[in-house]
Amino acid sequence: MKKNRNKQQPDSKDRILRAAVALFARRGFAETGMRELAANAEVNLSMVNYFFGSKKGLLKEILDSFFSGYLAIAGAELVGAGGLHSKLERFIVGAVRYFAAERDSLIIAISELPHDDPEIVEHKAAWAGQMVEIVNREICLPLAAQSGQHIPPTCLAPMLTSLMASRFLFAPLMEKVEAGSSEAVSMEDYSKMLAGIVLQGMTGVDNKMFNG
Amino acid sequence: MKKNRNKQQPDSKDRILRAAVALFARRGFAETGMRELAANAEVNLSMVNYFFGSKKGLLKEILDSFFSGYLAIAGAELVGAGGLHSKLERFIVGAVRYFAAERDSLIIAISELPHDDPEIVEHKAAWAGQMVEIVNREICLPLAAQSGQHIPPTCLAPMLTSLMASRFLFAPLMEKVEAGSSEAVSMEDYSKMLAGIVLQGMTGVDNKMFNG
DNA sequence: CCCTAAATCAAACGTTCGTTTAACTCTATA
DNA sequence: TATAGAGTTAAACGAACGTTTGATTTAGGG
Repeated sequence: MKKNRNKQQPDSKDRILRAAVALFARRGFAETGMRELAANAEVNLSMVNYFFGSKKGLLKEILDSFFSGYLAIAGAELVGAGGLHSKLERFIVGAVRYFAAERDSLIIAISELPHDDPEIVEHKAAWAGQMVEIVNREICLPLAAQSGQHIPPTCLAPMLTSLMASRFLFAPLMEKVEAGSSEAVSMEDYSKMLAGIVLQGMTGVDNKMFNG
Repeated sequence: MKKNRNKQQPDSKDRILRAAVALFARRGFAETGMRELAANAEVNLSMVNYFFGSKKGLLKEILDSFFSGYLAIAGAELVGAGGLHSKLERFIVGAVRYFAAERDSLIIAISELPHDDPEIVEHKAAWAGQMVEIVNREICLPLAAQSGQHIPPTCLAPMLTSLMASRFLFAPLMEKVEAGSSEAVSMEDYSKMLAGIVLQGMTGVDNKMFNG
């Protein structure tokens, strides 16, 4: 029946998925046509509907894969024992590494975030709800208990996500502004910079001279 | 000739612009059809091409208007005398207020940011280049001189923009997660919160207990 | 060796897309 | 009042869209 899948072609479904992620990120989901996608994936036009049911089904699979990976990192780095600072720093390092590896999927996810397609929005809301829950339990509540700072998780989760994503979202544009700028800072330094800002502010904790 | 424009209709061009901003933000640019737009604006289909030349011309006008407003705020609040802290705080307050007033345009701008449409990307790059220049001169260079922190402007400008935009980008989604959450924090408190994090970190400057 | 089912293919489906055309209405000026 | 031109309209253009169909190929299990 459907035992081993190592058929003749090195998996057309994977080639479609890979081409779709690249095209949706660079040209946009709606701007990308099925024929253009099939040509880039080097498969027949019908294969996309054959494997994914529809164009939106393909998008849903891409988004689900990305969100589940993001949520897994939040669960791994934020949940459990450890101080708030170290947990947050580990989460930022892990999430930035994940965003870098899946930067095209990240771009697709952020670009499609605000749109209210009823087929897609429920998938996104389900993942976002779980993320908000983790952020609330592991960051917001401890933060309020320790510092008296009350930041709603529906505010903090978007802030952290957007902050970490900014580099990858703006990279195509910043390359036009200054060629090579998107690789000017290593991913490690970028993570450290973000963690430093989130935890200690832009001027750093040991340099809080007030110039205002 | 073209002296006073108070013709019979209360400005079809404005109605198109308004409907386009709302539709592009909620359904996406490519997903929005000209007929759907014309119907929402209550104008004839041909009027869009009559006033804006093409669908992309309409998008360019929306983006240019938004970016020029954003740049004007950066110029007004960041350029000139004053300490780094107070300038940054004023910029955040002004930009957040602008984002709130033009949240639909903000969503359109961010959603279309990573896409590489050659007609659009040069407009975006021109505005982004000016913003990077201001951020470099007014934030990055003073910051390096005072704190020794070297953050490239091509990194910091996206970070600040994404951070301030996060609330509005995620608002449609967070409303599905928790109804009313997008208005849980007032715009003033949101600005203060952002300024506090950027300047002093999440736990606040007078509460830097280390829990890691 | 046949048979079943997954995979692939070319072709066409009906629809919707952005844009254009040409005629018409209205208003302000000369 | 005649006229020029901006505003508005209905209708149609060809192209591209996502999807479906039916035939054909391929490979493994009986």
